[in-house]
Amino acid sequence: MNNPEKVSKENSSPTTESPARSYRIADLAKAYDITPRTIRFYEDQGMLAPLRKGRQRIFHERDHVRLRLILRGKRLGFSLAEVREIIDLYDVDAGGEKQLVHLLSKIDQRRISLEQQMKDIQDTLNDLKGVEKRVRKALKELREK
Amino acid sequence: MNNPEKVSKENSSPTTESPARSYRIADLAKAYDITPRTIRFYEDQGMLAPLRKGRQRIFHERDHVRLRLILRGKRLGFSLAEVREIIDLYDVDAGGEKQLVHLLSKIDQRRISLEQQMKDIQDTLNDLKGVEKRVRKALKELREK
DNA sequence: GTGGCAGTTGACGTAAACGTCATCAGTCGC
DNA sequence: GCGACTGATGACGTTTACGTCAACTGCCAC
Repeated sequence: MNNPEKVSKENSSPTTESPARSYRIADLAKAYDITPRTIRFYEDQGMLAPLRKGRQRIFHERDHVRLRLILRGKRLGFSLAEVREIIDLYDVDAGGEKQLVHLLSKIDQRRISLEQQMKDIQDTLNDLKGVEKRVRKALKELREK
Repeated sequence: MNNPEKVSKENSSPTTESPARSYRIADLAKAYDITPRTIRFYEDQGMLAPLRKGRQRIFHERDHVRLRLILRGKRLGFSLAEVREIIDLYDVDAGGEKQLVHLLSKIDQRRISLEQQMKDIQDTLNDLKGVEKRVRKALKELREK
């Protein structure tokens, strides 16, 4: 019985550029430096939906994509609920006209909030620049004496 | 007894451009749309240090500044611990040479993390742009039929 | 067939950032 | 002098985002 549904081992070989590679939970965990617990938690929250082989989860490329979106959202300081909202924005398919219009306004809100964040970052970077200047000056004076 | 230490009322008059205006907790709360509880909590965490008149807190301009820094940090998704770290960066005065050098590296770390966030935002904005395009296209097709 | 893993589920624990009382103190207008 | 506010101070509750067991399962090597 030559089973075509490989899950690990040979599949993790770097030479196999097979279509639809699959990954175990530990693979994802290592790849993104999070714990399996976290991944399961995200699934619980409906943010990931890996396939199953029996009870075991099998992940594919789309799970990677999702996970990267989630982690990016987290780096931006969004709650998981917000991250989910953002990810949901990507599912354009779900639409009658009313839905689509509503989606547009959601997108706009998100954009506005992101632009505010950009501004906050710029301001903070500017502040830091000023602080650094003062620090360097203090250092210089301290060394000259 | 004409008490010069006004705390509220006349002091909140828009005409008095007195030096060192003072504010009550509710003033701050309203100004930044947070609750008094939150302000007290921040004080508990050593992030604010208002003066006291008896038991009552009296806030001044520097508390405003602090609070704005805190809230900006929060908008950027930092934990209060991180916010405190950032704010502490601003206190250049506390330095022997070693401290100052260490401060510089802290500043640099912070800058790197902020730049990563910038990139994340750019990427997300780009994604949203793509999504919007698809939504508009879907809308158009839906209306033409 | 028996360790030894990797993984699963379920339950409980925890840190952060406040919210929500309950109780008490100070002050102001009348 | 007395409500009506505004504020202070605990103390406990709540939500989020996982961590940490404990008990079980499937599979693989020997």
